[in-house]
Amino acid sequence: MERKRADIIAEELEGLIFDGTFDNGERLDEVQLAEKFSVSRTPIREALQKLAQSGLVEQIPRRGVFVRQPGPVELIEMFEVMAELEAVCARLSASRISDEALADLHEANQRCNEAVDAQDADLYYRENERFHAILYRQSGNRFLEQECLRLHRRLQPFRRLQLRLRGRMRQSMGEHEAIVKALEAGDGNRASAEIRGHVAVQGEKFHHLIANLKPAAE
Amino acid sequence: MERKRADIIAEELEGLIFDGTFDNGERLDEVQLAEKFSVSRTPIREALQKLAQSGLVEQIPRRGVFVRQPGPVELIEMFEVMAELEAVCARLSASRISDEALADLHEANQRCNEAVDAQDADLYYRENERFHAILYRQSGNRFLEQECLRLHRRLQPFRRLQLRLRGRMRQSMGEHEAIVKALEAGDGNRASAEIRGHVAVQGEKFHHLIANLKPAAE
DNA sequence: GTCAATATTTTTGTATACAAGAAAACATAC
DNA sequence: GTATGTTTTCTTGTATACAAAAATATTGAC
Repeated sequence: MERKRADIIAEELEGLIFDGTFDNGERLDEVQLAEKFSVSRTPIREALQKLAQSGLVEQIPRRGVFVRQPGPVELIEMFEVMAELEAVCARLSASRISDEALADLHEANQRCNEAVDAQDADLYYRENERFHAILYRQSGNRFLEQECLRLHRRLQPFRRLQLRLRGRMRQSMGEHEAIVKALEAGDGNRASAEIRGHVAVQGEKFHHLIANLKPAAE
Repeated sequence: MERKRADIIAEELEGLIFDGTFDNGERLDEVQLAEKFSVSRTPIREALQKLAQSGLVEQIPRRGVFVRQPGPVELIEMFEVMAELEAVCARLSASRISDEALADLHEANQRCNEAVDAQDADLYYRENERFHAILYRQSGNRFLEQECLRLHRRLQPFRRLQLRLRGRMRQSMGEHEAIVKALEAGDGNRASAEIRGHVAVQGEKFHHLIANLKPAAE
């Protein structure tokens, strides 16, 4: 499955927006980017449209595209929606989840623990993602799964930032355990509540993080 | 806010896919479409990419784009997610909803009733949409609101089809009433449950509809 | 010097031209 | 007749060229 340049560029640009290379509100110049990537404007435009669709940039007709970093309010909102979607996953999972999936969840958690011990943020991050992905899949609703993955992906950089907080990884682990326990007990409502808290707290933490750390804001 | 041709074409194509002009799995030929719309391939490609992003067509690299009508299973799944999202809206609304918004909901319902009496499906449809839009807005979460509107829009043609069922409009009205009552009582859980049923039933009805009626599709 | 109107430049949107990969057609071997 | 390998055609992806709109600069009036 060969991908086209435009797709690769879209990913690259996504990364550049996430890591803050492009400031909020900054205009992305097509010809500049074309030079930068040594391609013509065509694949650049394709990539930009893709980013516009996923909400990372705003495209104003005949004016250009501008990076659009979500503000604190929107971030909280997004985490809230993420929390609710995952809560739905948990509730749906509770009755249908397989023993195998439960074992996978345990395993992911196990590796998360090891990552915390080893201070390996990358590993933690990967296994945490796996944990959540399993949950999405176990909802039994493929469409829901897709939507969850989409939003999860979008929140990725912010979650990552937030994980740097002292002790957050350890705390997060405990929450995971509680979720799995509830699922094992087949208690959808409890699992749902646990995960809602688990995700929503991330938004709040992030909020505090930037509130304290960011005197200069837009 | 002048729009570009590509956006207009995207909308047109969307309509053509919805109304079944293009069969499922059919390949959309760029040059054919370019001729049909009397433009070059460039805006056509833009439009197709947009459709691909919203899931109406599947784009296979170097092969082309193919219309991708959701099957019965996926439709049910989508309605289930819609139901859950709206349930979240209702729950969040319950505590924060304004009297004004409640009045608007009543008004929309009133007009829905009139539409049912007048057998005016279009009017019913419009007011029904307004009812749901108010709910989304009253969640107080703009991101959630956007996501709801997006999915609502995507399900639009199927909902419409389903409304043709005998007595469904009338029944739907009653469900709306129950939702508003729960909101007035500030009972988020009840409102949530009511609307979850209200939306989810649409998916099921649709399922039955096509299951019984499907030998000849339109 | 400020403001407004016009001219210039820049930038987006669209058309066309070209390149490369995939599908189809054809030919040859068995 | 079928299967395989080659050639041709067709289609997508990218580059370039052009058109139109917006931004910027320039000129002139006051």
